[in-house]
Amino acid sequence: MDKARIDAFLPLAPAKLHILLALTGGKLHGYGIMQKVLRQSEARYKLGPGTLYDNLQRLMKQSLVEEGGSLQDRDSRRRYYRLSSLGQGVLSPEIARLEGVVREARLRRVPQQPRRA
Amino acid sequence: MDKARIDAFLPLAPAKLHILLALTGGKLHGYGIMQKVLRQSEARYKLGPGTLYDNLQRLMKQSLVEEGGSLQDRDSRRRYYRLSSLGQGVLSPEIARLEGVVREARLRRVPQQPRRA
DNA sequence: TGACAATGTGTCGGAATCGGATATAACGAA
DNA sequence: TTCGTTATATCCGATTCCGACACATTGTCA
Repeated sequence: MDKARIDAFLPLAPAKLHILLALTGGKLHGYGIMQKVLRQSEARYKLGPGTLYDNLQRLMKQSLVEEGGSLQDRDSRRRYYRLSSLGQGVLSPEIARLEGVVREARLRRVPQQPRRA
Repeated sequence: MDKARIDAFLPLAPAKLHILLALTGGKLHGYGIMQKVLRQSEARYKLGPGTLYDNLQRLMKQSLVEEGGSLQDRDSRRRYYRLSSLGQGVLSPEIARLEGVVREARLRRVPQQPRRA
């Protein structure tokens, strides 16, 4: 339970959050992450290639993400990434933090927006 | 319903989000905002003076925040700020967006963190 | 009184982050 | 073989963040 180590990463920059979240479903390659973030956020958060690959490098260096063997892939260009256990450990309190923000906003009666289809 | 106008501000940078959220409770001066953000986030988000005053200037320029008359204040140094209706209009979909992120994370079974006291 | 902590606004400059344009190449289908 | 999509990657300017510092006012208390 290395709380101090984890706390040093918080709060997560938005791009990092979305990348880690996309990877909770299993390993993905960069381009796949880009698409998944778009779908998961219902197109409300767009991740361009610059932000994506910059962040992947940093996330690797910080050991929040690991390279996941490509494993006989039909497309030789792809590089796969997966969430490390440290990444999991960081994502979790960050989500809790955001829940706090949302809860606070609701307490403050910030007008509800209808959910989109 | 100036959706396009509002969308141009989204997503909100984290510091802006917290400042606007702090102002939903009524007008506050800069230092008060700093303290309120700290309390509202249970010390998980810290806003330093650099970030604060930078953002206040930008938020004013963008008309998300307005100067709120100081109104016989015991302390002459204070400058008060309040949320504009545009600011309200921007905060609302941003909160909805974050709810989406949290919901997605829960779907993905990102481990629950116990709430702090 | 005089000192000192807390309050309060603000600037500065470097670091981190973001985001679009661009480059390059492999893949798939027509 | 040509074209659109998939895919990785870099570059670079713009934005955002953040702590250090400066400076003034207010409140407290010995």
